[in-house]
Amino acid sequence: MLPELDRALMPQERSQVLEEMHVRVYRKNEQIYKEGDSPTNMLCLVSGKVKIYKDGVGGRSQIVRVINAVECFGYRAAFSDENYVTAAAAFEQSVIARIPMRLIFQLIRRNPQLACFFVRRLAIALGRSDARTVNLTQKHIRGRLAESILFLKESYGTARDGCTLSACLSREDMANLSNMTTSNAIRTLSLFAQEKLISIDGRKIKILDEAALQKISKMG
Amino acid sequence: MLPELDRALMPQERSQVLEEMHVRVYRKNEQIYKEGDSPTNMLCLVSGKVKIYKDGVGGRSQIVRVINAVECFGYRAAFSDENYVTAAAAFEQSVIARIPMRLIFQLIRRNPQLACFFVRRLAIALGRSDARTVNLTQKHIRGRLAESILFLKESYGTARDGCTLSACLSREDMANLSNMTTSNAIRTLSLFAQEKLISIDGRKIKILDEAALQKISKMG
DNA sequence: GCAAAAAGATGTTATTTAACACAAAAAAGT
DNA sequence: ACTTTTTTGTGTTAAATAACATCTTTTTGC
Repeated sequence: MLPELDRALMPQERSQVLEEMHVRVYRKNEQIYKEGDSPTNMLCLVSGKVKIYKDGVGGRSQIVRVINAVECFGYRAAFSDENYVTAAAAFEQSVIARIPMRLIFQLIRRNPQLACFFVRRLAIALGRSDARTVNLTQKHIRGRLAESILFLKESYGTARDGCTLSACLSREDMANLSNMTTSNAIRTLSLFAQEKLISIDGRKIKILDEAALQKISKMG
Repeated sequence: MLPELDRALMPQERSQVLEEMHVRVYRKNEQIYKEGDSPTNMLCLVSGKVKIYKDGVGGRSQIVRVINAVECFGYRAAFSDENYVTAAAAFEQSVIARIPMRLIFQLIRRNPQLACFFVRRLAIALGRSDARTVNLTQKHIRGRLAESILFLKESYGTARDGCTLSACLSREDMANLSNMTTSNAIRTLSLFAQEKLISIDGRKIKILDEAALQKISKMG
């Protein structure tokens, strides 16, 4: 059920986790936690898609990370002994398991493999976050949007055709992922479609010329 | 010598670390590692000040993190099994110890406390990185620069007077910390000085009105 | 101590992007 | 089915910031 985490657990630990775990379905757009909440549970996305975001200046929101099944999230704040500094919400209907952080702390103290699991996850997330900081600050609108499209392909994959993104975000979410206004996300997506880099059917985005998108993303 | 790390080590482990540790002095502005290097050693800043940065589009560089003594760094990439995606350089003359990651990996497998040390450090860094992403993307120039000044105070502290920053960065570094051009960093610092928020003496920055800076930083 | 190089300062222009306004289309609720 | 609300699309204007040019000051290397 949680393959990656599972591998780090002893059979007895696993049953402890299963015993204390609670599963719940979240509706599309439903908030999972918000800034300031106390991180008493670690979350594990069993199915669906989730965004981690931060509300910034003037109601503008920035998506800092996206979660794909099956992946754990919502544990960072607990490990640094803070309340959440981000919020999480479901892009689409999602099934989420909650495991008390209390239990995680207890297990981690005895099981270095489990600790290493978190070290690795955090190290990967930090590397991505740093890369993201630079991409969002230094690239121009077209570069940022191109990157977001490629990012969604990498994070959530595509339909069987290999080029239609599995993730169907609103224009607003596309904007919040790419650090731009909704108007500019709409406009630039239209431009990309005009230039035959992508095709758009409502929220469905199909990548037509990945090489060109990559070039735009790289150049800024 | 490395108090935070030390606490997590058994006496025997400590002597192992000391045995395999090498210390070296870096000159001001000297590069410690660069993007693409293999992270074979963890680094520990014994004294001095270090910046972690990323080279972005068109030669522009972004400082993503700063290191103060005594603090470990340069281990993230090793934990996520990548080469460095950032570079590190000394703001000023710095004494740095290197400890083979091979040894760290070995110790961590047996010592959950050491693993927890890294979990905590990474969790803190990730939270800051996410916050930084939003601050750098959503705030205006004045907000970003005000924040950087406060960030330097928090990271490196002040002289005995309580308001002159210990860190003396070039205008270019101030710009790279604040995501703006050098010209704009210079200009905005002058404006802040004119407004009596700070006073400037070469690279020495003295905070005169912290409350106002905080307000500017918050408002964007 | 002097030449060369680097860093700092300041004004001007051009570009990028946000903000705003409004219309059309789609989705949701009743 | 019909109203209301939300989302999407497009054009216009205003604001923020980068780019550039030039000059001064400071630092560095010899």
